[in-house]
Amino acid sequence: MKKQRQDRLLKLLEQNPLVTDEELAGILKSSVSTIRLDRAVLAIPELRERMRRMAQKASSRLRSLKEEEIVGDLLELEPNRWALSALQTRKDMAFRHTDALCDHYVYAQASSIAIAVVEADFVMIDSMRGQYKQRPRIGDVLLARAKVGIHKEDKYIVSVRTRVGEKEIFVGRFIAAVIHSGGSSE
Amino acid sequence: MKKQRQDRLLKLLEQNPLVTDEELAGILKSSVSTIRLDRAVLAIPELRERMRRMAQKASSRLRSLKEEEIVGDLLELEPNRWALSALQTRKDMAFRHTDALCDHYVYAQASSIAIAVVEADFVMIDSMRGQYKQRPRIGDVLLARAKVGIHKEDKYIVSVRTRVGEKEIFVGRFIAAVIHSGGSSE
DNA sequence: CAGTTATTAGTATCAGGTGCTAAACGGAGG
DNA sequence: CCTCCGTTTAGCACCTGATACTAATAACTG
Repeated sequence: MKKQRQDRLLKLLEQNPLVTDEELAGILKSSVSTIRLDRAVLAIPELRERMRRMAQKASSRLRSLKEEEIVGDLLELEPNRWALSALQTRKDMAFRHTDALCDHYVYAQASSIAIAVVEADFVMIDSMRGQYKQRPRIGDVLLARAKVGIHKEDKYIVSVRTRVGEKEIFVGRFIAAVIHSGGSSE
Repeated sequence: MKKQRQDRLLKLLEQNPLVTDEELAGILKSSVSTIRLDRAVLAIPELRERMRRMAQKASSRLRSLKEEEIVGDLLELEPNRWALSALQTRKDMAFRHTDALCDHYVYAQASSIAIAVVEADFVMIDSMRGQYKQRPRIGDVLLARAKVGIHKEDKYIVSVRTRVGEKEIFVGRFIAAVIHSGGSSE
């Protein structure tokens, strides 16, 4: 049947966009013409166009994947006082194949903002404790707010609360340490 | 001069690998033939090959980011008792441009193994506390060992210790909850 | 059975190349 | 001056993974 084939086509290309029409024809046991026709109907661009787009995305976005998307966008920051960050969750952050978010993304956002809120070049987390309240769903935008509490010498206590709308997701407390680069590292 | 042109060629392609020979010829004010010759000498692959590589890197990295590389490989597992996982750290896991590992990778591995060690389909972290001991370096292989402690009903206490060789990196304690899929999710 | 839709084959064409050959340029040495 | 040699360029045949189009065939539907 036509629809089944087109569904399979979509799934195949989602899994691996770098397949030629010929290969697809082989997998779906139909002719190259049919594949092309299906692609035209489904508005799927040709292999080269798909490659081009991925490559472009890669060059522009892979760089930012490091310290933006995983970690959230810093919305507001008042150093050594408080900060606010937003994390748009995506389907690839899901726990297995559910629509529940992996807890380590919540943690990553929280820990990152805890580090960001402390005004120093090199800050690392010493220890933490936290509690997950309600489970965020894929697609939710996580808003994390960090507040700096008391600090002694180079240790700062930072509280982080993460919400989705009115829903409380995570509450945690981090001890962030300022590392003075006297010794190693660049 | 020949060398200057080839240097410029390399720089141009580093900045933007998605340029055709024709465009390069225009920029460098020489013929397409010359560009091809230079590329051959410098062992620079053609546009399509460059695109293909970037796209592959993008897709392989995006896919593996999910539940393999971030989270480590499960080496041994005795359900509801203990488990061992290894995480090979890469330069893109670094904190800014240093050779220190971001703490959330350590956390992700620890939390993942804590979830994996509990024998149930759907397990999530309820709360955690932990302490980072020494800082791992990029390239280190993190070995995380999880031990299941006491459990009441659906809550399991899981201790995780992460090491690099003899060096202790992280010690933590997670409370993992088994979620009975009565209600939502697949 | 005809009529319609779905599938396939086949041809010409395109972009962005490779690989090869041949020609033109351009400066140094005899 | 010409000759030699490295450099640059032009031209052509060919490749892949497509597009666009036509025509033929297969498969159902009433």
